[in-house]
Amino acid sequence: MKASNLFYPTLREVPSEAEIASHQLLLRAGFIRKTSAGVYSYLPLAMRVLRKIENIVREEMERAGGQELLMPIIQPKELWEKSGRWSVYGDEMFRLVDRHNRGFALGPTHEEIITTLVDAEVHSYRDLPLLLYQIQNKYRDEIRPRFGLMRGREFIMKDLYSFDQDYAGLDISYQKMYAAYRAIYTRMKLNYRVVEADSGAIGGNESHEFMVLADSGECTILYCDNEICDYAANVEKAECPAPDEPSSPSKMKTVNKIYTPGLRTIQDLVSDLGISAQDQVKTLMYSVDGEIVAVVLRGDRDLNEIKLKNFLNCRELFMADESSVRAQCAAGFGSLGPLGLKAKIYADLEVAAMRNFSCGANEDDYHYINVNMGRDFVPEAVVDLRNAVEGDLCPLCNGNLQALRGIEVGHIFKLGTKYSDALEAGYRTADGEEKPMVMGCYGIGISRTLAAAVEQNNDNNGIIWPMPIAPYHVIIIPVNTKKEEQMQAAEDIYEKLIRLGVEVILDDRDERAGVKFKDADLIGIPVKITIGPKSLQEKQVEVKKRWADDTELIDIDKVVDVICAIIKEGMEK
RNA sequence: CGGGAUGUAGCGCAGCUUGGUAGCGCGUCUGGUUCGGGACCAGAAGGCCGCAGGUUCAAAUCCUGUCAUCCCGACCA
Repeated sequence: MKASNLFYPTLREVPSEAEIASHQLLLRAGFIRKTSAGVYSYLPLAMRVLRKIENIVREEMERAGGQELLMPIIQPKELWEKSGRWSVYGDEMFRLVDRHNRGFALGPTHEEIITTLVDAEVHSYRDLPLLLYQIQNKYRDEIRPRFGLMRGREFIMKDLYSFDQDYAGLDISYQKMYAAYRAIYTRMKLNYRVVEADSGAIGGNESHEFMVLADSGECTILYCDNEICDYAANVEKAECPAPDEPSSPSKMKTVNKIYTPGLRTIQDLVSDLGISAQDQVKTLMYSVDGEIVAVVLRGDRDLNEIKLKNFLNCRELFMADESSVRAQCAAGFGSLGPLGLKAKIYADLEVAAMRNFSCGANEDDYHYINVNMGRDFVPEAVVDLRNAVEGDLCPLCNGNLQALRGIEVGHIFKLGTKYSDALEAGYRTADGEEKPMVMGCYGIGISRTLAAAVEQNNDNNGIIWPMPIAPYHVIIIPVNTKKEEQMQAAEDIYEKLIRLGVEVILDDRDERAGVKFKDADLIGIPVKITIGPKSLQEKQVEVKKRWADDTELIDIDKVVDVICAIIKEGMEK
């Protein structure tokens, strides 16, 4: 491709709307343009990267036994009513009506469609397992689109669905996908981690997320620092083992009510009374399917709402507002405590191990000190409810947890029979029995992966594409296009590389060298060949790898071999 | 949806406090000189000051509403 013909409108300045590196660079380097919040056009360079990511994904899906198909984006309302998700999915679904006033949704995901399709066509155990996938736009009316391609309302996703006879079969399909996902991110040369994840509302009992590591990532990952332990989990999932009982179980002191005017927060008690947060208990009131319940945690901990929701197995859960709290006990937010509460109390494991702690007295401007669980109040249940934090004990070994930030680029779930039950997708077993298919679903955010790759591979000058997903492998820059011998040498190398199947840009624009160097760095082409007057006299050209500091002088008749070797090396390992 | 911020030329911004002919840099176009890390000179084009009301002799500027975008929170590929 000649740069003079390539549509890549680069920007010298950082667009004011972009905050993080990948968003800024993709805009500046002419890869994407915004149409509206969370909706983007992909320009030619981005398209090439997307195709490369997709092809790696395709190869690994096919290798694992997947077959590609393409399902509709426009999906009828009835299908979603049947699965029960028309109402559950809520505002996140783009909805529309046709001229006959029939309801539709723009597909946020495809469980309904694929399950219906497979149910209609697959009837026998002989046809299972079946692994079907597609690569397609998805539509989710996100509460908050963010960071360019990172969280769009329209985005490209690969989704594969597995259908098996039983859970043993699902385990095999799941393992295949797990391995395929590892292969995909390894091939793309991204620094990633697999973590245990919560399967959430989608159902099922096992789930893993694939996280590309980046400081700007929206997810917190906790992993064990013990080398022989491979525990890693999303913060929402990470378990907090029960702490040891206090070594001297005696010494429960007498409860004492103290006057604490104006002290409302954990921090207030720390600074005014010198009671450390670890010696306080905080009480949070939640509305759970309409019922008010209390949750108690150590003062310095954060509640993990997902753990609470999973434990209570409820449909709806949100923090109670102050008026409904006051209806429960004669106090507001700053003075809540577990003593004498009518509401059910759920205590975090850690609270059981605390002695003589402080908490609100359920009376405005009063707190209790020397409170002990069991003696002074009895919770409905004692369970793991808090967010794990860095430094916590590993749930599997005696290591400690470390924290990292990550971008979720893939997520795999065991669905079980949630959708095959709802949509009545069954098959006949060898014994003639009718059974529901056991399903799994496996997603990869293709467009998000592109952004994550940039987030992880850039410097002050621009993007540094990993070779396997670079839009082009090589860019040739004749320093001065008006000098015939430079252009001749450039064209010559260009032709040779093209004949060898190398993806190469020849920057034939009549621009100053500096402009071309800046653009080449910005768009992140892995290898740059510079053809200048001095080296050309010696029958040499300069070769520079985008990620390296040094420039090599290469004999002009060897340059093609050198380039091919660099590309080969970049594709492997 | 709650909190915060911003909308002025393709991009980045100033002007708004104290109302009075809309500016700067980059980019674009023309001509010339340059030519190894975002050149220089000369000239030119380009604006419903987000939109709608209001106040005023007069509004980019003051007031009200509205829309859009971005950031922080409940989420997720």
